[in-house]
Order: sequence, then C-alpha cells, then structure tokens
Amino acid sequence: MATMQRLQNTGLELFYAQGYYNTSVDDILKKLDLSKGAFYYHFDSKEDYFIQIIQNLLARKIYSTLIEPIEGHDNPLSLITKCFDDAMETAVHNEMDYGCILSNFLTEFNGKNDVIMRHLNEIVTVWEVNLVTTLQKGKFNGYLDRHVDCEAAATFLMSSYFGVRTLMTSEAPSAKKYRFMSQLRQYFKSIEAKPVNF
Amino acid sequence: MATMQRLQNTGLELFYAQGYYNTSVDDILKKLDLSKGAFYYHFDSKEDYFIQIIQNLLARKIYSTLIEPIEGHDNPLSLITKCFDDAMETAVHNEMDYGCILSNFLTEFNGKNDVIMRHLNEIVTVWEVNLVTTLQKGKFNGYLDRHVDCEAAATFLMSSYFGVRTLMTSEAPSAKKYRFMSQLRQYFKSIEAKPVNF
DNA sequence: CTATAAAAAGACCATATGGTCGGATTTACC
DNA sequence: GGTAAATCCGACCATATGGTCTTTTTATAG
Repeated sequence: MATMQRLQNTGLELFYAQGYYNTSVDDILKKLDLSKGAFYYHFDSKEDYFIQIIQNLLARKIYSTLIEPIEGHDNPLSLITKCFDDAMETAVHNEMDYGCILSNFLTEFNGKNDVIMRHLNEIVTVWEVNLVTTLQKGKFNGYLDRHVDCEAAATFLMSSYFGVRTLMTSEAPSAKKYRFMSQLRQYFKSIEAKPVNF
Repeated sequence: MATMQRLQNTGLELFYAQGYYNTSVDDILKKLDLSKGAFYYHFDSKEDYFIQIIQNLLARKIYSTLIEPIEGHDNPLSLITKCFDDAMETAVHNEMDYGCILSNFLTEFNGKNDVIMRHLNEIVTVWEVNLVTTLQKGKFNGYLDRHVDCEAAATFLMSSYFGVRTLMTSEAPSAKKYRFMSQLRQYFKSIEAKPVNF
C-alpha cells in the first residue's frame, strides 16, 4: 500500500483512539516506521493532514455506516432501527470503543479550529439532509404519521445516536445498547402512521 | 478569593473551552498572573488538579443543573422537560457554548486516563440513579405508563441530552433546541400514563 | 548504464510542556 | 518585634512537539 494511504489510515486510527491534540506526528511515524521527511513530503502540516483524512476516510466511513444503510424504499423507521442496531453492535464487539468518531471530533475541535469544524459540519449536514429526505419519503409513502416534523425527528435521532455512543464507552455498553434500542422503538411507534379508523 | 479556588475555577473554564490536553498549566497561570510555584504548592500534578476540579466544581455543577431540578413530587416528565429546556436555553444564550461539559470530558478521557474516567463515571452514575428513581416514582404516582422500562428511559434521555448538546455547538443551536424539545415531548407523550377506558 | 525526478531519511531547530527546587515574601501567632 | 509556617516566585530541567532542510535512496524512462 502506498505510504500516503498508510499514513492516513494510521492517522485516523490514532486520532480516533487518542484524540488529535494528544497524538503527535511522531507517534504516527513511529507506528509506521517512517521518518519526518516522508510525512512532510506528502502533507503541508498536521492540520492539512487531518483535513485530508476527514475528506478521504471519515466522510466515507460515515457514509457507509450511517447514510447508505438507510437508503431505499422500505419503511425508513425499520431501516434506521437496523442501521443504529448494526452500528452499536459493532461498537459493543469492539473491545476498545471510543464512541462515534464524528461526534468525538466535533467535541474536540469545537471552538478550537474553525477550518476543521467546517469540514466536520459538512459531514454532519450530509447525514442530516439524508435523514430528513428519507423520513419525508417515508411520510409520503405512508410509513410515518403525516403530522411528523421530519427535521425535528432527524435532529432527535442524530442527538440520541451521538449521545448513546458516548454513554456506551463508559460502562455496560451492551446493556446501554439494549435499553436505548427499546426506547428508540417506543419513539418510532409514536411517530409511525396510525391505522385508519373505519 | 483564595488562590486555590481561583485556580480551580479558571482551570474548569479553560479545560472546558480548550480541552484538558490542549490547555497547559502555563495557560492557566498566565490568565491568573500566578507562578509555577503557586500551582505546585497547591496541587501535586496537573492530573491531581483536574481530579479536584471534578470533585469540587464539576460534580456540583451537574447536580445543580441536571439533578436537583428534577427532584420533587410533580410529574417527572414535566420536570425533565423543564430541566432540559432550561439547560439548553442557557447554552443557546451563551455565545460561546462548548456542549455538555460532562459529555465533553467523557469523550476526551475515554481510553486515555482510567483514573479520571472513574471519577467522571461516578458523576454519570449519580445522574442515572436519580433519573431512574424519579421515573419510578413517577410511575408509582400514576404519571407514567406502567409498562415503561425506567432504566431504559433514563439511558435514552441521557443519550439524547448529551448528543443534542454536541449537535448544538456546530450550527443553529436555537433551531436544534426547538426541534429536539418537540420530539422529546412526542416521546414523553408515548410513555405517559394512558387515560383509563370505562 | 545513466539522467532525472519522486520518495524517504534523519539531523537539526525553536518553542512548549509538565514538573522541580531553593529562596523570597507574606501571614498568623506568641 | 520576632519566629515559624504557609504561600508564592521564577529560574531551571528533561523531554516532547511541529516543522525545516540537506542528503540519500529508489524508481523510471531513454
């Protein structure tokens, strides 16, 4: 694999596990047995490096785990349920889980680096737009109650997902997942299309 | 005010705004116009310093904003609604909001410092226990449907609150708050006690 | 084989960091 | 006023950090 790819992959790994500010360029170089020269040949700075990681790896990761799985013409509530369930199951089985990578970086860079924040927010927006669209389509197709505010539902879903991933990192992730999912279904039941009365 | 108090207050401020790893002891000292000697006279290390801040300031802060407001014999769903609304309103009006301080530190220290994580998790547990107790009492008093899983509801509430505070930091906090609250009420409607059929 | 450019090495630099330590200064108390 | 303890100062240290620069290696085309 090309050096540039290895650098980005290992960078994302370490930044996710240890945080951006708590991970030095030397840490990454040591892990790959590379030199400073190799690094600064491919990237202008640590910040430039991270931005490329965001665009090349993080964006795709979020897309493949949170966006693509909810596309389709089925009941969006079922798709979202399965999507969240799968994502959390991966986290549970990952002995070293550090929460939702996107949420973590949002927390780390908020108020500290506007450039990086813009890139992260772009990803958040893509997710949000996709969620809203999916919910609206679901409403149109008769899966959701027609009174549902899809923007609000999307915000609520994103919030709860970010939060539960944070909570899961501290204690009893499996129990947290189970409890979360049960209440997510409860919430979904309250916004799904009501059977028509004859 | 005593030097030790000033150090702790300013420390919490800066750690919240910039993160623990991204804030140096010198940063805090400069802001207070104090010297290294003063700092290391009162604290053994940066870590010891932070732990004292957690116990003296963070724990109280969480208690006064998230725990104490939901104590009482009224409808717990109303109390929680008002508590979250107030907390988020404070965040909205704070031009420089960095999210839920507890959630942020959980994210920053997860997998990096077990000692600090234990202290943070203790606070999380206190909050959780209080939420569960309040909900159970509410069920006993006929405010909640008798089928509600109170542990699950507490997890769901904590998750969504952590998450929405993170989301609010990135864009349109006021809109996010409004949307979140509307869906929180929706969820609450689905777990409140159902009127009895005659 | 050689010329050329891409890729990588690694010594070096300025600055920042957490932490130490001997001494100065302030405070409390007799 | 004198004394001892509490408080604070700031120079100093070892190490770490992001980044630069020159040199060497590697690959590739003619």
